[in-house]
Amino acid sequence: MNTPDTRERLLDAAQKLFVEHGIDATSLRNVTTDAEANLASVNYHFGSKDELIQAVFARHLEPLNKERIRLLDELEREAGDTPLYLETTLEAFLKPTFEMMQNQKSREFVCLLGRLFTESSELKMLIMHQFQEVQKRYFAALQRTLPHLGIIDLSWRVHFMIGAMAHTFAVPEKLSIPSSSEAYNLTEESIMQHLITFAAAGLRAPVPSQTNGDNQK
Amino acid sequence: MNTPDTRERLLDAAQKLFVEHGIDATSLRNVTTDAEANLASVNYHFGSKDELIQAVFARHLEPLNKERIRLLDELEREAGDTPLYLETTLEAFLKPTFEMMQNQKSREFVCLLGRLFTESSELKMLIMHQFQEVQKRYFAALQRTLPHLGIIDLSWRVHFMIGAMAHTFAVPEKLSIPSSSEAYNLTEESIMQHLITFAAAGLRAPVPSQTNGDNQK
DNA sequence: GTCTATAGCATGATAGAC
DNA sequence: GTCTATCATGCTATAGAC
Repeated sequence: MNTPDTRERLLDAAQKLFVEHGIDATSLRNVTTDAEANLASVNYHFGSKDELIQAVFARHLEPLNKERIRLLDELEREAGDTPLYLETTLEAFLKPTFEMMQNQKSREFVCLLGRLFTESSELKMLIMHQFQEVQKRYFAALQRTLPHLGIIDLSWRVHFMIGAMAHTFAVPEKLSIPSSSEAYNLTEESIMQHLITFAAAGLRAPVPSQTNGDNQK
Repeated sequence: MNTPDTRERLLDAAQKLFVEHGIDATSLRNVTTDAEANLASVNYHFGSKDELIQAVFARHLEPLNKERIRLLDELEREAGDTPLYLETTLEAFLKPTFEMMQNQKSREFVCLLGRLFTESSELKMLIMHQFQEVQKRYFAALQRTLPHLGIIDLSWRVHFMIGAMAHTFAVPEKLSIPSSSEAYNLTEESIMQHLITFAAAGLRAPVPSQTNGDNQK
């Protein structure tokens, strides 16, 4: 059927408008108009704008993170006691999101997710705790794969990788490209491979001999 | 004197509140209250909220990009015809921003800048064209340093590096750190070195043998 | 569950005295 | 340049008919 539940239509409209204009700049009027629903429907179905926002995230975030955990479980079961191959770990982490980008609607969500990091801290905090397990598990896996890296080095490198990933999700246009109109439409799979190559090299980089005396306070 | 121009106080207040709560969520009332100025003063000094926003960016962005160009000019003059060393180029690009982070007020600006990428497209477009020259110059320098990389590979890798940088600027708390309270307060200089190590390795990574047939449409 | 109507408030902007 | 007062608009949320 081409007209899903009002509830679903509201979520779709909200997600689309959040990506287009930002969360704050999107009013309930915009949402209900776009969803061809009544102004009061948001409050009926979700209670408030805040709860609508959370519902938009909750809808896709839980399955996404479950899948990331599932893939890591599988890899670790296969590998037994040996540490995972770096690229394999990164692929398990990234693949679920890049697969979401195949579908238009969940692609919007990935974009929204990429922007979450720079949202107002109240919202960010609320959503971020859903990443706790994923973060803990993957960080531990990376520690086993890169045992020579101290926790500070690894933390920063993971931070940088998250940044590269979030930016790739959040910014669809490639600003860094000088000439404008060429065939830059790589497949998602190929973009993911580029990102894995970049991040794996960054994570594996040798630690510079002397990292200033400001670690270990 | 400890009370600068109203104009300056408005810019300071706006910048601070933009970082704290986001641009959209900050009202002119918030700004004028924080600046201990009159509600009408924003419209007197800037004409509108939009122009205030642009002024906040313009104040620091122009000197920042001028400095990036100046450093690159200097390096290229010294190097003559030989391509620059990768780490040196990255440092010239990053140093001006990391130096801004030493001072509290311009640190706020750097944070705002990191978030610019994920702002609503109208504002982004408006500010982004100020980066054109910096982008063009540094991209060309990187091409000379990494001649073996095709333009597509280099573009993506630069994209990832920009993401890592923006995330580092925009997200002060390090989310990726598992244990919470340790001495993670590295100096700006040291953080920059971590980022340079990561990005340089990512940029230098060997190109995987076969990058799927989807380039060259 | 859906709709209209509206309360209650905050917003950006401006007019006009000083 | 600074202030007060105010306008018109848009917002979230709710009450109550259907």
